[in-house]
Amino acid sequence: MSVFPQQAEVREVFAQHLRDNNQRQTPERFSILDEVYETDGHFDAESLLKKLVEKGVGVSRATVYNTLDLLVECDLVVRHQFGGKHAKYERAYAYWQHDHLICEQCGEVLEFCDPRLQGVRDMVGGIYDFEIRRHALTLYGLCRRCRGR
Amino acid sequence: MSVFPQQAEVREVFAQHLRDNNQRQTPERFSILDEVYETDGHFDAESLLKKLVEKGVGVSRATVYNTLDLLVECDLVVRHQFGGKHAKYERAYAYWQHDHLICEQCGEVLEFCDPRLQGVRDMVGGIYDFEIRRHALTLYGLCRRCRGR
DNA sequence: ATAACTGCAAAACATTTGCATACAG
DNA sequence: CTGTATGCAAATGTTTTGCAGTTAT
Repeated sequence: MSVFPQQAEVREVFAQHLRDNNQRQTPERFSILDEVYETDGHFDAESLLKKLVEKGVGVSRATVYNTLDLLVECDLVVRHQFGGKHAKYERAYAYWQHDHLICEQCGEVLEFCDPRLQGVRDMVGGIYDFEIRRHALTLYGLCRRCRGR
Repeated sequence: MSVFPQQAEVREVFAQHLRDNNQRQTPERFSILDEVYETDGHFDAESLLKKLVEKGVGVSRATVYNTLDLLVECDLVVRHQFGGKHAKYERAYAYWQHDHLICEQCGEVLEFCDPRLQGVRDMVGGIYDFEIRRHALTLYGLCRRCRGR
């Protein structure tokens, strides 16, 4: 019965979203939410399923994918499509908006935040008359170690 | 026998890359290169294959994927992993470095360029001691038309 | 010659779907 | 009760792979 800071808050956000869309509050969905919020950093659907199964929480792959979609809808989770073929997810509530820096050699992922991005969003949105809702910036390069060898 | 501006230049870049890596200059590879450079905007592997087959150029799916990888390696093509599950490609030689603005409702894709990105690359690369080689910025939002309804 | 490339079809992979059963509201 | 959600396994769609035959160098 593990708990994390803000568990109640996050559960309430999810519950509200489900109520708003006439969807059920099932135990599976909350188990998945909890597991996501106990996870630091990026994860993929398969490893999330694996951890749940190992803990003895009976959920199926279909339910994991379905629930991740719901969590993305209500902004409790963000989905990233870095380079590979499978999506990565990350919890998003009360977590700073950030971008990513990836080493193409060793795969290390770092996070950063640059205020100029807000300026870019505002300006580009203004020019093309778009209402910008989110963005994804990923910088690819070589870290110090990999550059060494 | 269609030709596009810079065909000779682009073919030579590819030929050089193949020579450098002891790889063969096959007619299939150059047919694919030509087709890529006759295509404006984004495309995926399957539609490229379809166009080649329709033109009577005998290439297989495997060869299309293999060749696209080679073209990405020598920077003649960039691969994008927007939202969906399949990769999009785009020719890159003598084409401005740009980023993308996508309407989440209708899927429209616009291109833009903001010089501040260079500042972000330089600063973040400096702070984390990374040699930044490329970046991908995508802004998601609602275009004027979709916002209207 | 001979190592690399091609085409084909099968395999692999993440993700989605169909359907019978279970359960939240 | 009743419509949704679940679990399972089969289906999907994209990309990769193995192999026998072909070809550039």
